[in-house]
This record gives sequence, C-alpha cells and structure tokens, in this order.
Amino acid sequence: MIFMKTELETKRELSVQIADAIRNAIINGTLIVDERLPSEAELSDKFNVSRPTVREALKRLAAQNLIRTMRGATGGAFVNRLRFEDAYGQQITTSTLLLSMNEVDFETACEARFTLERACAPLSAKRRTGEHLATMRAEIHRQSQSGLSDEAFCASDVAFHRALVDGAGNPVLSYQLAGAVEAIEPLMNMITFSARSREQIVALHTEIADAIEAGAADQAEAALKALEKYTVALAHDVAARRRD
Amino acid sequence: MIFMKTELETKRELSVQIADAIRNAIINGTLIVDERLPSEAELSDKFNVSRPTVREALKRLAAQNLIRTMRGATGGAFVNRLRFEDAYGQQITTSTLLLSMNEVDFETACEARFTLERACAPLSAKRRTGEHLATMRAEIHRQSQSGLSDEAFCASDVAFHRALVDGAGNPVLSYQLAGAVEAIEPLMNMITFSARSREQIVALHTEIADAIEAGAADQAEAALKALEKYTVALAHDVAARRRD
DNA sequence: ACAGCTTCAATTGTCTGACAAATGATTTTT
DNA sequence: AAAAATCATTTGTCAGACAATTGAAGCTGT
Repeated sequence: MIFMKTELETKRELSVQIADAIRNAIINGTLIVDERLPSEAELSDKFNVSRPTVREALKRLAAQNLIRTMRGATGGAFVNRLRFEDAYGQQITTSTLLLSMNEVDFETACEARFTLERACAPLSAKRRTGEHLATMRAEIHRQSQSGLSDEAFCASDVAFHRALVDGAGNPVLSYQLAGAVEAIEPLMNMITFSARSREQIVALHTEIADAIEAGAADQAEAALKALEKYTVALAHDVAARRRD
Repeated sequence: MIFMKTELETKRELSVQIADAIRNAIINGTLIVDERLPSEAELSDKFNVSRPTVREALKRLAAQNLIRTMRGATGGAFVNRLRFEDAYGQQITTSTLLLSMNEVDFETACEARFTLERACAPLSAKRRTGEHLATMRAEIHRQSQSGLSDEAFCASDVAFHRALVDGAGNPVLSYQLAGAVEAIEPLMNMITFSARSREQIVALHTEIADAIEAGAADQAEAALKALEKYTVALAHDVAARRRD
C-alpha cells in the first residue's frame, strides 16, 4: 500500500499534513489517475488519526479537484484526472479574486490580458478553423443588436475573445488565457457601453475577425492594440465621470 | 449577520453547499478581506448542520486560500487577502498536473510558454530594473558553471525566465506566466543537457539579457524564438535516443 | 440459461457529544 | 505598575453512532 503507517510532524494541523502527503503522492505519480485511495477507515488507521480528520484532508483535496468521491460499496475517493475545463473554473475564480482584492487597476489588468491575447493572434491566424471564425462572427452579430444589456454585451465580448484564443489550437494557451480574459469581466461590467462605443468595439472586432480569417497576423495584432487603447480610454471616461 | 438561517438544496453534499455560499459571499463582496466569519458553532446553527459538516466546508475554502483560521479566544476563520505569491503556488501545482495528466506533448507546452514569454519581452525591455538584469546575469553565470546538476540547471533556467517576465512590471502578467514557465520544468528535467547544449543555451540567454538591457524588443523576441526552437530540438533528440 | 427482484455489505455523509490545545482577555498577586 | 495566574472562547481532534447510497451477490420464476 502507498502510505506507510508513518508518524507525522508536530505543529501543523493533521488534516493539512495528510492532504499534503496524498497530494505529493499524486503529483509525483505514486498515485495514478483513477486509482482508488484507501477507504476513510483505512486511512485513519494508516495515519493514526480519526475519521473526521481524514475527511477534512480529503475535502481539501476535493476542493482542488485532485480527487472525487463516491458513495456505495464500490465507492471511495479516486484520483481525478484534472481536465482543462475543470481548471478553467479555478483559474477564473482565483484570477477574479486576485484582481478585486489587490486593487489591481484596470489598466494593468487590461495590459496583461491584451498582451497575452496578442501573442495568440499569430497562431490563431494560422490555425483557426471555420468554427472559430463562425463563433467570432456570431458574437459580433449579437453585439451589434440593440437592446442588449451591458452584462450580455460583456459576456459576448468574452466569448468572442475566447474563440480567438481557442483558434490558436493550443489547449495550454487556452487554459492560461481563460483567467486573463474572464477575470477582467467584472471590471468591464462597471463600464456602461453607449451605442457609440459599442459600434466602435464591433468595428474593431470585425477588423480582428477579418484579419484572422485572412491569416494576417500583423493586422490582427494592430486591431487588438487599438482595442486595448479604446477600452482603457472608456474606463478612464467612466472614472472621470464618477469623480464629477 | 451575513448568512440567514436558510434551508439548503437537497442532493449535493451539505459541506459543498455551505462552502459555495461562503465563497460567493466572498466573491461578491458581502464578506470583505480580514472580516471574521461566525464561529463554527454559530455557522452550524445558521445552516442547521453539525459542526463537522461546517468544518469540512471551511477546510474546502482554506484549501483554496480563501480563508485562514486561528485558534483561541479571538480566533476564528478570517477572509484571506489572496496574494499573488500565494496564487503562484496553486497555479503551478494545477498547471503541472494538467500537463502530466493530459499527456500534453512537450512541443505544445513549449509553444504556449514561449508564446506568452515573448509577449512579455517588449514590456520587459522597456521597464526592467537593474535588479531584474542583475538576476538574469547571475543566473546566466550560474548556468555556465560546470558541475551543475541538470535539476539545478533547470531551476536556474526558471529563475532566469521569471526575472525576464517580472521585468515587465505587471504583477498580473507575472502571475499568469508563473504557471506557464514553472509547469514545464518537470518536462524539461527529462532532458539531459550536454556541455555543448548548455553552452548554446547560455549563449541565447546572454543574447536575451543583452537585448533586454539595450531595450531592443525585437532582438529579445528573436532570441526567445531561437531558444524555443533549440529547446524543442533537444527534446526531440532525447525522444529519438530513447527509441533506439 | 436468463432476466428481474431482493438482500447484503462496503463506503461515504452526517450527527452528537466530548475533550485537548491555543490564545487573548481578565483578574489576582506581588 | 508589572507580573503571574485564571478564564472564556474558539479551533483541533477523537470516538461512536446511524443514514444514505450503490454495486455485487444471491435468489426466483420462467
């Protein structure tokens, strides 16, 4: 069995130590994907702690998506295959909180997001499929409809940019960018988009989609740069109006 | 008080529902940084569950760095200010597991990493401080010493590239890149670096540092591109030799 | 032999009640 | 006034119990 009857350190909480031990076993490959961990009763034996303590440790791991648990005779805790989609959620929550709690100003967040996104543009121009293009066009169309709430407009904006990033065909990039693109949405939601500014954004989105379709990386990067500049300017306007 | 005596849904586990409720309160600002949550006893009352169940919920949140707990008369659970440094660790663990569990090939991971890193180069060329440069030079020096283990060489490589990224002076970028740069290290560790290839890498690092120092963004990007190409080639050699 | 039903055993989910350990506040003592 | 002892509160840990779930095993009727 994986875990010897080992005595743990003192000082730190037992559930933390146990969670660490299991996490390390997962990371270094001692426990492999879909492998079943010992039952809670067995683990309490192995680590010489009570079942509630073991459970707290397992809940810590579950919160990180490292294990899943199921009840029943064949149930138990299993090492989870961490999927990109699952990781998106964590990434977005963490990034959102980081921005809101550390009072990152809009400009900094915007710079990070567009810097990373521009980096994806050349790959996307080369590799995007028809589906990516279709999504981008569809979102542009949605954005140009009147009567769209600011939230819906922002959500569509996110969808547009994710299609652009996904077009690069690199899941690692998509994962990394998920945080950057989505975390900024709450900040964007503070902006009120006038008909005039929506029009401008739609025009830039169209320019981007055209460039991606044509395989014109430079053009896409330039349009993204213009979009960043315009977005920051909009945010400044809002801030200025707030001060009045 | 924040949480009304609310009845929860059925089906999903209670500790998950409670954790979600508190997490949402943190995200939407109902609970602010450093605010103290009700004691475990109070929470069990509020949610009509037992204390172990409340504790499992709190441990889930603690695993995500959303709260910290302290014992004693004035202790309790407090909303944690999520710091960038704390988030680095999570990001790296998650990214590492994503790569190893999803069998992302080296080339894809490498492409993502260098694509993002190249995006940081222009900003770093503009804003890097003397300290960033000094770190880069020091790591280059370390890398050129003989008798360095492959692991130490890789670790120094990571430190070099982090200094480059940090030079951009955008904490959001640094955070995002931490995962990309560090997660690839385990994959890099499978490469055996010959004296010849170390020499080559050191030369490219020097080229990068020179370009950053001179504010020459294009040159830095070109050198990074060359480094990516060389790294991928090295990995291919290793794979080819393995097949023999 | 096979399909459907019942029973069973293992496992997680939840509860109760208790005690230990830590720790700031309070009181007492010097 | 300073130091020491005490206290109250809160988290950490434990033991034991029962409920709920669920696949497996066994049984039954055809």
